[in-house]
Amino acid sequence: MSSRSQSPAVHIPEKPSLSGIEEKWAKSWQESGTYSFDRTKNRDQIFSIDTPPPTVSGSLHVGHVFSYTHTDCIARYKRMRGFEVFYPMGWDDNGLPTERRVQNYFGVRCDPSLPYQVDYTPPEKPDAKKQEPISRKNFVELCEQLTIEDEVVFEDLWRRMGLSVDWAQTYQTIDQNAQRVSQLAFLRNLARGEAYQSEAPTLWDVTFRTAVAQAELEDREVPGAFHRIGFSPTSDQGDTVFIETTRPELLAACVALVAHPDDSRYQSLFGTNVITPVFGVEVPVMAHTLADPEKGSGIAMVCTFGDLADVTWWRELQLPTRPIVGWDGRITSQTPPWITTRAGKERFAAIAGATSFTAKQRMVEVLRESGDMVGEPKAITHPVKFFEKGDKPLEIVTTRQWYIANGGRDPNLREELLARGREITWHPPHMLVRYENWVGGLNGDWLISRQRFFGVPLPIWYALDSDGNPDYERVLAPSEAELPIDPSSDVPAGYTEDQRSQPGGFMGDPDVMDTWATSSLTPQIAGGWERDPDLFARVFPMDLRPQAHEIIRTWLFSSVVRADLENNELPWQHAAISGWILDPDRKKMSKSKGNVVTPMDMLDEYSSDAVRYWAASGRPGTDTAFDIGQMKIGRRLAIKLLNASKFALTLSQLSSDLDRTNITAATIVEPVDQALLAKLALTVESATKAFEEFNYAKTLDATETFFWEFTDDYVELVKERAYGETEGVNSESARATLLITLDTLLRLFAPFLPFTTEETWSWFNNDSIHTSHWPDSDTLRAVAPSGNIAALATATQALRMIRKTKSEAKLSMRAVVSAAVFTGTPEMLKHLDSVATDLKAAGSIEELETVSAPDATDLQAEIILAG
RNA sequence: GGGCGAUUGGCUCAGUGGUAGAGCACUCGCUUCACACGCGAGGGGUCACUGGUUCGAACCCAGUAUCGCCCA
Repeated sequence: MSSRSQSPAVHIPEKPSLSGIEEKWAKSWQESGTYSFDRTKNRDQIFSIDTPPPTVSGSLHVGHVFSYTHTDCIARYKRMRGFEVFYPMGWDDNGLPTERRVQNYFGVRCDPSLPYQVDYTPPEKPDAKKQEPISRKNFVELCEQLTIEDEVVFEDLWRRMGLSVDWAQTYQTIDQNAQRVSQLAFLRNLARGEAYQSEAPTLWDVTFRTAVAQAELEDREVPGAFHRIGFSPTSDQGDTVFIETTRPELLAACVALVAHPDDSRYQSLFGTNVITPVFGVEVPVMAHTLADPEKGSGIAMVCTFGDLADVTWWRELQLPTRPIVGWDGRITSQTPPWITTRAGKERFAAIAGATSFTAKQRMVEVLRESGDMVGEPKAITHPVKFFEKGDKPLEIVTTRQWYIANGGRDPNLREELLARGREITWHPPHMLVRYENWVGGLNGDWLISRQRFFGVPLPIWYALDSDGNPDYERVLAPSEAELPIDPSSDVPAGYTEDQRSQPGGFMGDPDVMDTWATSSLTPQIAGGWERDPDLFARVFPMDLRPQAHEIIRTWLFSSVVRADLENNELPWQHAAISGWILDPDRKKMSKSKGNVVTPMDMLDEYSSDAVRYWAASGRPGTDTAFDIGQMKIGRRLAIKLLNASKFALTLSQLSSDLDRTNITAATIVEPVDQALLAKLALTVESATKAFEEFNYAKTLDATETFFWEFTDDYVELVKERAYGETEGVNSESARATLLITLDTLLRLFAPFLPFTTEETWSWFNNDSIHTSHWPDSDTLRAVAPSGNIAALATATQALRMIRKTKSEAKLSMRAVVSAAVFTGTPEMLKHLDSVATDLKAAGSIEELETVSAPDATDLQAEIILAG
């Protein structure tokens, strides 16, 4: 059975227990390097995993335990299949969540205009309302300090859960290597023309004061109101034109009215001008198919910029820009030059400097007074664009930003990326549709500039002209060898520090990159791209990307984009998409609902293996209920496995020379033993097939089903025989079967219950079960070549009949059966005869008879209880 | 509004063309020498609904309803 040449001593504890095994084995694995990656292996011997780096500033939740367990089960399976598993862990500490956490935790905020303070200490009692302003460098230092603390919490949990990660292979998305990779990839994009800067309308979060990418948007239904406002004709002949708008505060930014070209109501107006109320600005009435005749009055006010439709109209109808909303979300304090009437100027003063919320209220008052608004605002709810992490509606402002091509503007690239999506093996397959919907719906390239502080700086300077203004056409890029750089402290080649911000000098790009611009490169960061070519060749492209479905549009897609542009291939072959954790009410678990359970408490209460059992029961990609009941079952299974192991191993030791190395077909002489091994072979086959498809849940189910049948039926049947005289061949057959089955079952369970299986494995092995080989059915068939599972099924059926009779008589299972007469087909009776001795012992049967009935469909029994 | 997924016993879920399954919960029993963190037995479902294909449908097709998610 086994390749080991010498059997280790067997030590079986008197009272097996789960307590303490997690600390014991986590320590042992660390010390023995059980999961350390051997980089001498070749690409085809390696299974590499692009593990999601958790956001360390976020809280630990059950979802982490759930999805990371899935990946770990696959990693452990692949390791047992002989692959060298590259399973690094990253920490996502880059970006906004960390910034916000640092602000709250330390009570500080970043003010880039401040100088660096050496030995800065944050306030002793952080006050969220009075955050202390500090320099960018101080702020970043606090970010780094806090993320290191956060990482420890995550690592503790991962180790406690038994993730088989190589803890020597960790990275941070903000560390020097990640910065270098991000900047290097960006410079290559720039050199190939895939990265470019553009002055364009940009979705803008006024709270965070940063640009937001399409992938970070979400629509939210919010209350609003249609305000019916009249526009006057330019001459006395025309009629007043009424529009209905939800954003009257943008009236001063109006550049046109637009209606559908087929709308009969407005045919005569197309090509004419009207005059805006209050501000008296002349604007054209134009036709465009995007105007919805059903919405409001069917004619819309086009502003700079109220929503994305305004941007489309502005672009396609070549309208002027009249921006009145600044980057702080407030109406500009200067009266715009296009407002020329005295009355218009006076009324603009009423909204100047106000937030858009206040400006709307004031504008409504003004319109009401002037009589330009008809009736009262009509309340509606409508979808408004928000930054997914923000809580104020996005504004659209015109800014200069950096973009990376992602197919949003180039149909050829889009097709290429769609084709890439189809090359991925998706688990489950329908997740491809999410990808295709997203890529097909892109309406622009990937905006990567972020006006934030804690992130990877854009590695770019700009030359300043003789007036000291940046010349954005003259981009100064570092050489690849200089990376990583921070343009706010590093100096471009050919310049000196004292030329910073001086006429004729240079300035650094003040922005950092979108966090996805770094996270999209995790295969390259972890794999040693352009740092360790030897490693990179062994692990890239990777085999597996496990992740959640809500970030298919961000993490998965952006990773495909980067690998396509840079490496001209997929970043990995398989994408395993995990489902959500739902609470018992079928709602998504979330912190705001207060229904989140602390993972560590859960592990303490039920044990890691029990919680892993629950997690592994959730099929790939399927939303799974948070179910304490499943954890209790997992715990019961683990304990049962300990006890069953003790039993099987103890009995096998009754034969002094019995060993896995010397069991052959000649050892397994009893048909019921052969049948069990035949069934075990089938179980191994279906378990293996399911794992090959990454369906760990099915593997677990097949294994567990066999395990319960093994303990409930087979073990009960052969107990007496296995206890029998020490050297008898029939006893030997049972003991050998118990030993082989135990050995196989433990290995089948090992990916799911790593602690319990390692514990029991250690009773009779010197090495780790996690570096042993996954069972194969050929070996099992070799020792039981004529095994017929029907023999076991018939024996089980007979045993159940005996039990049922005793149970219905409310007797102990030890109650004596004076006679049992079984009637069945010759085939059934043959099996029954072969197991008669076991059955008599297990059922305490004194007389066992069989009656042949060739036409029988079922086994029948007449059971007579003694007494 | 478009797309995807789900709907099987009280609960959580398996089951992709051939007489409805598991675990939990429930009921009734059992101190059986691996396990009372245990063991045995039992009751309980017209597989969301309506049509269709088929000798035969939980399963395939069409539609409806409800729930969830993604996108607009």
